[in-house]
Amino acid sequence: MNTLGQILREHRESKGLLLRQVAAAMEMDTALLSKFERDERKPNKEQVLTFAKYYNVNADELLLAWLSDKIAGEVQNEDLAKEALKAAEKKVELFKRKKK
Amino acid sequence: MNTLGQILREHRESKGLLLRQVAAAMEMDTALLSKFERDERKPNKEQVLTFAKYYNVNADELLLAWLSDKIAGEVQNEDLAKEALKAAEKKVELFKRKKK
DNA sequence: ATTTGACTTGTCAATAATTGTCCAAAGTTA
DNA sequence: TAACTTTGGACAATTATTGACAAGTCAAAT
Repeated sequence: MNTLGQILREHRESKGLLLRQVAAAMEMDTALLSKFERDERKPNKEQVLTFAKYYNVNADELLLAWLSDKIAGEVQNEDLAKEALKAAEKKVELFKRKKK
Repeated sequence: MNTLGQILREHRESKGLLLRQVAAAMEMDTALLSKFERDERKPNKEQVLTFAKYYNVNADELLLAWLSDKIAGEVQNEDLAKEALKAAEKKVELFKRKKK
C-alpha cells in the first residue's frame, strides 16, 4: 500500500533516471517532480496519466494510488474517518444506481 | 444513508421552521441555507457544528454525513471509486500507526 | 388577475486553497 | 573542493469555493 509519490520514485530509480531527466521529458520543473515524489504536491489526473505512459505502467495502478492518497489526506485528521469512508462507499453505490 | 442536506431539511421541517427563520438564527443568507439543504453548497465544519447545536442533535451525526458527502463527491465520477475508498481506509490506518 | 410568502436560481466578487516557479541551501559523489 | 543532484522555502499564478445579492418560480390567498 504505497503512496503515488513512493511509486513514482520507485519507477524512476528502477530505471536509474535522474529527477532532471524525467522532469525534462515530462516538461516540468525538477523541484516539482521532487515534491510529487515526496507527496508534498499532488499532480492532477492528467499528469498521472502522463507518468503512466512515461514509465510504461498500467494507468490504473497510478490512478488508484493517486485517488486513495487524495481521499486519505482529506480524512486523515478526522475522528470519524473510518465510519465516513464506509458511509461514502454506500453513498457512491446509491448514487450510481440513481443515475441509471 | 442520507446527505447532510437531507438531514438538515428534515430537522428544520420537523420543527416547522422556515428557511428564513433558521437562516436568521444562524446569521446566514436564506439562499445559502437553501443551497446547503439541497447539497448544492457544502457548509464548513464549524457551520455543521452550529447546526448541531441549533437543532440540538448529536454533532457526530451531522459530521459523519458531512464528511461522507465530501468523500463521495470527490470520487463519484471515478471508475476506481470503490477500490480507492478501500485503499484509502488502509492508508488512513497505516498512517495512524506511524504517527504514534 | 394580482399579491404575498417561501423557496430556488444564477451571477459575481471575495476568499481560500492549491499549484508551479525560482533560487538558495543541503546533501552526494568523485 | 568541485560538480552535480535533490530539497526547502518564499512567492506568484492558477483554480476552487464561498457568500451575497437580485431576480426568478411556484402555490396559495385575496
